[in-house]
Amino acid sequence: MEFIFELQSSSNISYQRSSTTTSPDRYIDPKCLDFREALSFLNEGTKVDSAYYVPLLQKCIDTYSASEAQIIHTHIIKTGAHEDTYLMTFLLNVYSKCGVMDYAHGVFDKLSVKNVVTRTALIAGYVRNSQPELAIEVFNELLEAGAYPTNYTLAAVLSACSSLYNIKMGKQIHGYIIKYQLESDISIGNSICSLYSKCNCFDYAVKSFGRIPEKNVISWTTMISACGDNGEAQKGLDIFVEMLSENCEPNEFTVTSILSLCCVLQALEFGKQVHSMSIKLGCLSNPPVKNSIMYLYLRSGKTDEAQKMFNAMETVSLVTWNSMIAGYAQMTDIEKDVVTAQHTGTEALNIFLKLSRSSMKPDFFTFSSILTVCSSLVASTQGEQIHAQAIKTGFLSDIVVGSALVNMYNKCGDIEGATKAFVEMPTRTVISWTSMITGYAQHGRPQQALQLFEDMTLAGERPNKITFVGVFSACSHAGLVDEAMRYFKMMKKQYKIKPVMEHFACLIDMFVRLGRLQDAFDFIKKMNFEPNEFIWSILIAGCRSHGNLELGFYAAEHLLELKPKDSETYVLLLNMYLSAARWKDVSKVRRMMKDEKLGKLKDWSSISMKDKVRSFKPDDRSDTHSPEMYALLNDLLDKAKNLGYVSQKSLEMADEEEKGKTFSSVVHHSEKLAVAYGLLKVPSGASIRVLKSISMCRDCHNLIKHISALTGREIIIRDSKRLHQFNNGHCSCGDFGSLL
DNA sequence: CGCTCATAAT
Repeated sequence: MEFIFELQSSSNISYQRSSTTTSPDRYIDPKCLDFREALSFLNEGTKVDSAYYVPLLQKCIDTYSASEAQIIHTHIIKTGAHEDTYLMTFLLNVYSKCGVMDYAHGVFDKLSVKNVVTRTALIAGYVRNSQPELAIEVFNELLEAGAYPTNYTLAAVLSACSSLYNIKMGKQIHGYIIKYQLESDISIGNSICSLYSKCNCFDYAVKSFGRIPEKNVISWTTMISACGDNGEAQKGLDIFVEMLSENCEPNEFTVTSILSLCCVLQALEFGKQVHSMSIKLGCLSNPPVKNSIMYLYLRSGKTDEAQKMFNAMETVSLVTWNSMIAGYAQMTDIEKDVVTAQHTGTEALNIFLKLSRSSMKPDFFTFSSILTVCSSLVASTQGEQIHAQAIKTGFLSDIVVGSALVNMYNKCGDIEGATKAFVEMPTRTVISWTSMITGYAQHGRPQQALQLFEDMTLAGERPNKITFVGVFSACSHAGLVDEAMRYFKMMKKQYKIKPVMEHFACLIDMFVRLGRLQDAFDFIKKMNFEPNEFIWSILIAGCRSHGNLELGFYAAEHLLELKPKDSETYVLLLNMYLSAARWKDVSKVRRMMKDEKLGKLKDWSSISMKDKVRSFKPDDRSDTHSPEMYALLNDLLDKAKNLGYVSQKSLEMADEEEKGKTFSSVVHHSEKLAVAYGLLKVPSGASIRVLKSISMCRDCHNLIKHISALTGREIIIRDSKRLHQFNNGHCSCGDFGSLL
C-alpha cells in the first residue's frame, strides 16, 4: 500500500521536505487511525520519513496531549530524526501549544542549530503561556547572538511587551520596526495597535490602526476590543459598523468583542442583531460566542433567556459557569432593589453549588464573584464554606480573592473573621487595607481603625480617598475631632487628595454625634460644596436626637429644595414633622412624594441559613414557625419592658395614608421577625445575621439591643445605611445615624 | 520548509 501525504487544507502545516530516509514499504495514514495503532507501527522499528511524524504531532496539538507528544518524541530520537531542525521546531511548537514550556525549552536546548525561527518559536511559546519575562529573555539572547528578528519575532515580542505593560520596550521595538520599514506588515501593525491599547495609550492605538494599509479581520477586531478596554464602547460599535461597510467579514472573535461592548452599553437590541448575525456567519456553535450571548441576556435582565441557553449548552466551560455566577452576582446590589438582590443572589449561590458538585474546579473569578454575593446577602455561613474551598483549591493566595474575603467578613459583620483573613493575606493592597480600616470603623472599633491606618502608611502603602472615608468614619465614631481635622489636613496637603462629599458627610456626622450641631452647620458653610441629600439627612436625624427642632426645620427646608430621589429621606422628614405635629408640612411632604412618583418603603429582611435564604415582610405570617416566632417576640417584649424598654409608638414607615392610622403601632417590622426566626433556628452560640432593605427604625433598634442582652446572642443587622452589631445591650453604631 | 497578531468574566 502506498501512502502519499496529503495535508488537509484546514491544516496550517505544509511539510514537503525531500526525503533523505529510506522509503518505507508500508504506510498507515496517521490521520485516519488511532494514535496507538500508529505508534505500534513505529514500534515495529520501521524507518520512516520525518514527515511521517507531523500529522501525529498535529493531532497532539488538536487534543492538547503533551504525553502523546512525549511518546512520539522518544521515537523521533530512536530513529535519529531529531537531527532534523525543522521537525524539532515543530515539536517545540507542539509542546508550547500543549502548555508544557519546560519540555519545549528542553527541545530548544538540544537543538544543534539555533536560528531565528527556532528562537521565535520559543518566544511565542512563552508569550502564549503567560511567561512574557522569559520571552523577553530569549529575545535578548537572540539579539546577543547577532541575529535579526523577523516580522514573526517582532509580533511575538510586541505581544510580550503588551502582557508586561512595558510601553518603554514596546516603543523601542516600534522604533526598530519603523527603521527597518516593517510597519506595513499586517501582523506587526495589529500587534502595535494592541500594544498601545493595552498600555492605555488609546490615541496611539487609534493612530496605529489608521496606519495599517490593508486591514484584515484581526485589525478590526483588535481596534474594537481596544475601544472596550479603554472605555470607548460606543466608538467600538461605530467601528464595527464601519468594518461591515468596508465589507470585512467578522469572525467569532469580532462577535465576542462586540457582544462585550453591548453589555457595557446595555445595548440589548444591537446585541440581538449580532446574535442573528452570528447565526448567518455560522459561528454560533463557537462556545465563547454562545457564552457572550448568554451573558448579554443575563446582564440585560433576560434571565429566562440566559438560563435557557445555559441549560441547552453542550460544552459548558468554567467561563460559562463564571459568566452565570458573575451575571447574577452583579444584580445583588441591595441599594437598588433588595427583592431582586435576594433572588439573584440565591440563584448565584445555587449555580455555584452545582459547579462545586461538577468535575470542574472554580477559579479566582468564581471565588471573587461568589464572595461578593455572600457579602451582599450577609451570608457568612456560605461565605465560610467558600473560604474553606478557596483554601483547598489554593486560590486563597490570590490577592483579589483575599480582598473579597476580607470584604465578605466585614459586610457580614464578622470583624474577627475579617481580621483573620486580612492577616493571612500574603500581600496587602490599598483595597484590603481600606476594607479593614472601614470594617473596624463600622464595627465601633475606631482606635483599631486608626492604628491600622498608621500601620498602612508605615508599610509604605499610599492611602486613597476611600481610605480616608474610613479614617473619618472612625474619628466620627470615637468623637475625635482634633484627630479628624489633623487627618483632613494630611489628606489635602500630604496626599493631595481633594475632599469629596463622603468625607464631609463623615465629619458632619462626627459633630452631630457629639451634639455639636452648630459646629456641623458651620462646617457645612465652610466647605465649597452644596450639601447633598445624605448630609441634610444626617443633620435632621441629629437634630431629632438632640431635640433641636429649629435647626431641624431649617435643614428640612434645604433638603426639600433638593427634591430627594430617595423614599427614605422623605420618611425621615415625615417623621420629624409628625412628631412635631406640623400637619401642614406633613401633607406637603406627602404631596412631594407623590409628585416624585416615589413608592412606599419596602421593608424587607432576610436571614441566610445554611441551605437557604429566608425572607420576611412586616407582619409576615407565611412561615410554618410563625406562631412560635410571634410567641417568642411577645415574651421578649415583656421581658424588655421589665428592663425599662418603652415601646415608642412607631411613626410612619410610609405605609399609612390616614392621619388616624399614623400613630398606630406597627409592631412587627421585618427585622424583628427575621431575628425571631434566627433565635429559633440558628444554633445557639452562633451569631444571628440579618439583611434589611431600609434603615432600621428607632424602636426596633432599641428593642433589639434589649434582645441581645436578654438572649446573650450577638445580633448583626446590616441595613441600607449602616451596620449594627448588637451585643449585651449595645450597638456598634453608637445609636446615631439616619435612623428612621 | 518551521515561528506571529485578535475574543468572553471580577
